[in-house]
Amino acid sequence: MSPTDADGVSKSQLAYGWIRERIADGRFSPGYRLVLGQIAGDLGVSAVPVREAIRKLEAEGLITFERNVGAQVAMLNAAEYEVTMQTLGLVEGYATALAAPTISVVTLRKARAVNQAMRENLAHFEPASFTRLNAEFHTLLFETCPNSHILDLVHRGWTRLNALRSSTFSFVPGRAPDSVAEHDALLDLIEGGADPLDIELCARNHRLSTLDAFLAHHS
Amino acid sequence: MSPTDADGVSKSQLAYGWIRERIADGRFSPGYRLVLGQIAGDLGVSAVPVREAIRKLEAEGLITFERNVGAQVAMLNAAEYEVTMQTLGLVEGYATALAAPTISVVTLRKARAVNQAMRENLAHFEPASFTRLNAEFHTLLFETCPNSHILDLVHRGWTRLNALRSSTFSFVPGRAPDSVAEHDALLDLIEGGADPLDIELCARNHRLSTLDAFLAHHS
DNA sequence: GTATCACAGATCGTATATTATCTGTAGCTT
DNA sequence: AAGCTACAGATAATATACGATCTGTGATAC
Repeated sequence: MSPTDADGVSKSQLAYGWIRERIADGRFSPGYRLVLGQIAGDLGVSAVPVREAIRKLEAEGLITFERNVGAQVAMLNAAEYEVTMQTLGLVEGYATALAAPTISVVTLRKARAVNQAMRENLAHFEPASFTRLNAEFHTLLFETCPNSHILDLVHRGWTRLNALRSSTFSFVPGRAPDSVAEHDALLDLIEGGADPLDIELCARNHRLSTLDAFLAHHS
Repeated sequence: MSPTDADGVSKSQLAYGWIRERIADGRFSPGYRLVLGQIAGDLGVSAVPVREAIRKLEAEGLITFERNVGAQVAMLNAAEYEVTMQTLGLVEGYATALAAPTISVVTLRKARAVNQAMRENLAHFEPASFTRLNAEFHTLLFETCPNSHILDLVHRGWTRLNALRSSTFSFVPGRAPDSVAEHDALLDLIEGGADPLDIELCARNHRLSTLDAFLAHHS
């Protein structure tokens, strides 16, 4: 067989995407044990590319790996949730501030609409769609950030949170309305051409508030 | 041969450290082409672990990789230098602010001594020792940062800068004295128990000023 | 009954061999 | 002379094979 599939994607990348997808949608839930040979068999490739994919996922923090033992999908305990949220608050806040001056009117209007949808969701709260809208909202705000490194760090943080948080870390009762209100405040700052530092801190505190709510709820 | 050396280090890790060391000390300078088989031969191992090491270094941004072509030590052009410095300013500033409340009197005194040595170096400027002292100074300040993710990002930024900056990006004339003065200001803030945000912005701006000096010098 | 040891199965780690792809060069065509 | 094609060498990508290490189980000694 050829070392590439029809799309010119290497088998390492194929395996990487295959595993990542399964972690993201929950088919491989936190703690699930990834066995090299088994995955290789399911994918119809040998162990070497799978091994490489696992190493890459390890570097991203999506899986943990122990020598001569194997890999398993990482689990996000409270302490790791805290450092992840803190880090994401830092980079996301900065990314939002850097992107703010270049954000278009259309994007801003779209963000307002998304936040309005989140507000309407509050009446009959649906976690899944609320989470999806929330991701869409923030992505709109920081996606034009000109610093590719920071943007990459933001994406990694989001992936880690979305893929690995179990039901334990999902939602704190009563936090959602505050979150929606904070979104409006953030949009006002951006629209008003506020000081980048104010925008950064607003976006950062928005996430840190979610973290605080979680810590207060679980103590 | 056994799959581990005497210290229980896998050959992937061995190759990783071997290559990384050579990039760090300049034996493999930016643009140097890394040939799998050649490195494997020099190390006395097969190509598979070397390949893995290269992939890990790629994830860290120390080397670039092109499918079916190979790897070479990354080159830091002006644009990449800018985003790297900006990102490092962000995470290093935050790390310093988070570490500030837990910093010991001994460490603070040591940092003052290091900065004094830097000041004395200014008379007969020696780039190599100045750079070393500068790294020591900042490491003292952020090393107790409790957020491991952020600390890791700081280390990656430093590695990338130290390993990949060619002579082009080394020093801007006249910047060093300002840098030393800014160090004192930062120490004063930390010692005085200032607001963490002030410490963060002081440390961040310290690095951004170096970036600005570079950009102004090369325009 | 508990602890220790030996063994077998499972799984990872690496070496070797094979295949696919790229790059550059020489020769041919126009 | 310029551009295209075919080929050869180099190199990466993967498969396969083998060896090393871990984990759990069951037997044995106390």
